[in-house]
Amino acid sequence: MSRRSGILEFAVLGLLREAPMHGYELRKRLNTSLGIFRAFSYGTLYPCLKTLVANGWLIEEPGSAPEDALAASLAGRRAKIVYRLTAEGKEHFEELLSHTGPDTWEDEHFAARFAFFGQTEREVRVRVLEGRRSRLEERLEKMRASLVRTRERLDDYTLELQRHGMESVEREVRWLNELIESERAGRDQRQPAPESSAQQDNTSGETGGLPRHRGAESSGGTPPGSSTPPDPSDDTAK
Amino acid sequence: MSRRSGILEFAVLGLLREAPMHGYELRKRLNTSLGIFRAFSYGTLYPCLKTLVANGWLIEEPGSAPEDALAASLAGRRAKIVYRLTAEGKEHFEELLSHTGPDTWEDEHFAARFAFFGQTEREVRVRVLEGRRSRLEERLEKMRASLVRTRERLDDYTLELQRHGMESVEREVRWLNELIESERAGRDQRQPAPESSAQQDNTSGETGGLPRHRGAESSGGTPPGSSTPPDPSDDTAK
DNA sequence: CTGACCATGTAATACGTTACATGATTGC
DNA sequence: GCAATCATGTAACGTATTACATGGTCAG
Repeated sequence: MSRRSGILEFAVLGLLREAPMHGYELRKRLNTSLGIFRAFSYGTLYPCLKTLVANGWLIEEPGSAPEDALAASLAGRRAKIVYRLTAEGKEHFEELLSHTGPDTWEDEHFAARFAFFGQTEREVRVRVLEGRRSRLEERLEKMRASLVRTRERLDDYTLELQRHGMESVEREVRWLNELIESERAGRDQRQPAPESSAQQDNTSGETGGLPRHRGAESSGGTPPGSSTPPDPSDDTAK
Repeated sequence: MSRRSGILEFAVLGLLREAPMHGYELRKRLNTSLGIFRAFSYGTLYPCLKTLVANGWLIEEPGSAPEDALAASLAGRRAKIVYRLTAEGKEHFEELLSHTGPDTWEDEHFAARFAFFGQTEREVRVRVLEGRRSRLEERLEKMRASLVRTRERLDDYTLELQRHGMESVEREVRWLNELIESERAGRDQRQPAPESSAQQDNTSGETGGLPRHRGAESSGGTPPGSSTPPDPSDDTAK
């Protein structure tokens, strides 16, 4: 079945597990917080929500904006629809969370999985990370092979492109190595926990600690501003 | 009009400019040599070829495998169709090569352009590289902004994902900086050349030299082999 | 003579976006 | 009262993939 839409369903379920929301906000969160998978449009999102409701995983309830107490006091003002995860939805999501099939380590799929690692058991996390890594290593293998076969016949630029591509993949492998290592370091016991306590409260770092990184060394030069107009990831559509 | 199919047309024209080929081989080259844009299927390629023929940019000619003299001696053996670029096709491709619009620095589009930099004038190359860079910088800007807005409310994994994403983009910016610099270093004269001599013979390095890189530091560990079946980039489809 | 690979095509289909239609709310 | 933004939805469309249909060639 659906490849990309499966990702959407998964992400929607995951976001709603944290808090009920209406479609509009859902879409924003999908495009910024989880900025990885590029914009889904309403034309995709709303039908998807309907499907999920039809499956009994979500229920629609009328609601005023939940984040604003004053607005809430103005009583059921509009036809806003707030989606809330049902018990079955939660169950289903948890089931999805525990799957570790080969599709799981495909680019966008992997990003989606990773984004909800905070709600995933360590055992599963490691399996997904390892799967992703071996996927990338296969890719590297192919790249190397085709490079050997074709080099010399290729001009400098094609070569450089290939080189850069491979380097990127190698980097990601190293990143995964760090993550896996730090997952294992967290606590390497046999069984992950007394069982059944799948959801610890996920406020923050109960992970065992991700590898240290100091982010955002802004590379100076060339201010943006150049007209690069209608990015679908903009909320400010036309 | 078409976004991705525009890339296909461009790449096909570019490959055929180097040598006539039939569809099957074209597809392989598209997926390996230019391994960047992920597999196009025959269902996309053949119709595309037809369009190009209809536009007068290509002509179909019956031909035996041109790389094998023995096979060629067996006379027109089969209904293989070899596609050859026409004069108009060449002209059209050269026109495409000189375009530097904003779409040009979008991910896959950019990769396609870069892959044919060997046949592109330096002036254009620099413009494309700079465009790409400013595109990425805009993206970084957005990522930073949304990170500032949402940090603290995000768990460690989401944060790490975002961090890693930004780092990748920053890397590519640095890569582009190197390339741009080395383009400029090549020779920084006013006009690129006596005019009209747009196509030097592109056997190899007349570029001025790309930045030095020592490729493929194979990161050890974790052999592949894990079942990752039906990759569309495989030729060995079912 | 069978299976693997070369080679070309098309029809059905799935997927997601664009554009459109609609209307409430808020700030100026 | 007008523009911007919030908010929900749908129908038409383009685009690419899948699966199918077909047949030649070559190795074992």
